[in-house]
This record gives sequence, C-alpha cells and structure tokens, in this order.
Amino acid sequence: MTTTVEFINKLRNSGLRPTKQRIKICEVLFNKETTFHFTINDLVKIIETEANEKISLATVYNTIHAFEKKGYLKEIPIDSNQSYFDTNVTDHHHFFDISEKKLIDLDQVDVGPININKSIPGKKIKSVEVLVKLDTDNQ
Amino acid sequence: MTTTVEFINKLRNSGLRPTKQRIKICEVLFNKETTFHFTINDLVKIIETEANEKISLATVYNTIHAFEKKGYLKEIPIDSNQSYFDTNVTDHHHFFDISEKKLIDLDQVDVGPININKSIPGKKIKSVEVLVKLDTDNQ
DNA sequence: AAATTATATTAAAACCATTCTAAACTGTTG
DNA sequence: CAACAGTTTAGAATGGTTTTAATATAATTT
Repeated sequence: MTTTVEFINKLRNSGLRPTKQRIKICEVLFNKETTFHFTINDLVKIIETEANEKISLATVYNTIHAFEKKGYLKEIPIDSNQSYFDTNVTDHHHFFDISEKKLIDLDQVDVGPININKSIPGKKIKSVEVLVKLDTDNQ
Repeated sequence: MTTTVEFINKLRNSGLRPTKQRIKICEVLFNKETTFHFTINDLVKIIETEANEKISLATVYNTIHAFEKKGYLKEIPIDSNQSYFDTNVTDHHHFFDISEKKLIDLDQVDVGPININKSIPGKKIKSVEVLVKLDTDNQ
C-alpha cells in the first residue's frame, strides 16, 4: 500500500508534475499486490468505474508513455493490434492466453537462462523476451 | 526456384483458387533462397516496383491472412503498430533491430532449448518464441 | 462451350488504436 | 500572486487494417 504522498514524491523525483490525473493512474496501477497487465482501454475503463472519474484518452496515453520512459512500466509485444503494458518491470517472461487475451507472468526461474549464441556486428542485445502462447487444452 | 505451375498446385491443394494475384504473391514471397521478413506495406511496394503490377490492398491482406491460416506464413509479434510476417514457418526465434526496424532469424541452435517450468491448468503450450531486441553498439 | 454457381478482387468507406493540435488549465518558482 | 512552463482536454488527424457491395474470375454443371 502506497500513500498518495509517496506517489507525489515519486512523480516529482522523476521530473513529472504530480497532477490529479497522474496520481489517480498511479493509484490504479501501483497499489496492487501483484503484477498488473493491461491495455489502455482496460485502464480507462477501470478509472471510469472504480473512481467514477474521467481522464481524457490523450492524457492516459501521455501518462503511460511517460511512465514507460521512466521505467515504471514495460510494454509487452503480442501479435495484436493493441499494446499491453506490465507493472512488473523486472526481467521476466510471459504466457499469453490466446482465448482470454490475457498475460500471465513467467519468472526468470520458470524459464531458465537463455543464451544467445549469435551476434550481429555493431549491435548489442538490449533485451531478451520469451512469449509462450497458451491454448485451451481440449481433452 | 519454384515454377508457376507448382504454385498453382500448391494453392489448389490448399483449397485456395489460384488467382493471378495469389500466384504473383507466391512468386514474390516463396521464390527467395532465404527467409523473408516483411510488412504488408513492404510487400505492396515490392509488387508495384518489381512487377509493375497493382494488387489492391484488401487482396494483399486477404491473401496474407489466408497463407498464414494455411501455415505458409508466420506472424511475428513486435511492439509496433505494424504486423511483421515471416516466410520461415519452422520453430525459430528472432532478433529485432530497433533502429532499422528489421527482423533477423535466430535458429533454435543459436538459442538452445527452452524449458518452461510452469504450467497453467487447462491450458497447453502452443508456441514458445524468443525476441531479442538489438540496439546500436555505440563505442 | 455456354450457363450457373461459388469464390475472389476491387476501390472506397469504415474502423479503431494511437497521436496530434491548439486552447484552456494547473503546478511551480520567484 | 504573477508569470511561466508543463499538463490536460476534446476533437481532429493519422495510419494500419477490415468491411462493403459491386464487379470479375474460377470452378462446376448442363
């Protein structure tokens, strides 16, 4: 549980003005016990229902991108036309449940070390991400 | 090198009518020696320049999706607003060069076996894909 | 080989996630 | 509190993708 004051400090320390909207989004995203996966659409709906508030779409996008740039969120690549974000910014991987369109965290430990035995001249590895797609097991 | 007749047979055997447009797309995609990574936009440009022909965008989309469904193409998930496709449908992984926005194949051998030591009840693993993002190495 | 039927192509409109715009508003600093 | 820079906003714009409904083409039947 993080207090509003703590969010305000965190924002200020990151060079982001602690506006009403940003604080609200912090509360929605970072007051969970567990990792939280969401699309922008999910987030807007949560804000509207949970808080009966309305933050303009543009602001939600701006804020999420600002948080991503500061390293508080990670975008997860999935073959979809929608962006998924994750509040867990540690190095880890994902299951993607195709039928429910939901992400599930996979710890490093659950996957084991991954060695890349190939290199491209002039390029360095920035990240290594494993995406495990899940289907319903019919049997 | 595959002949037009072979493409026609392949299409017919898949339950796809061998139209002029589909044959042309086959020739562009499946007459390469190496794996070919592309976006729809790339493909349309190639058809226009290489063949001085014009296939409507809708047809290109329809055809690519039909080929994907038949297992002749794979979509590669990248955190982008564009879909990337791969003519290499074997199990393998990818580098993604962030600055050039290009995919590079990574063989199974270059990555090594990946064990997923976690399972979700009622779900089975459909695919395991590794995406390695590359940055320019400035030094 | 013509007629019929089923499927495919097309240009243009629609769609939808995301970004941009420019005016109004708010937090910060002096 | 005044002034400034940063932020929010509704609505428009953008761009990749899908839909529409008319036309064309391939396959099947006669």
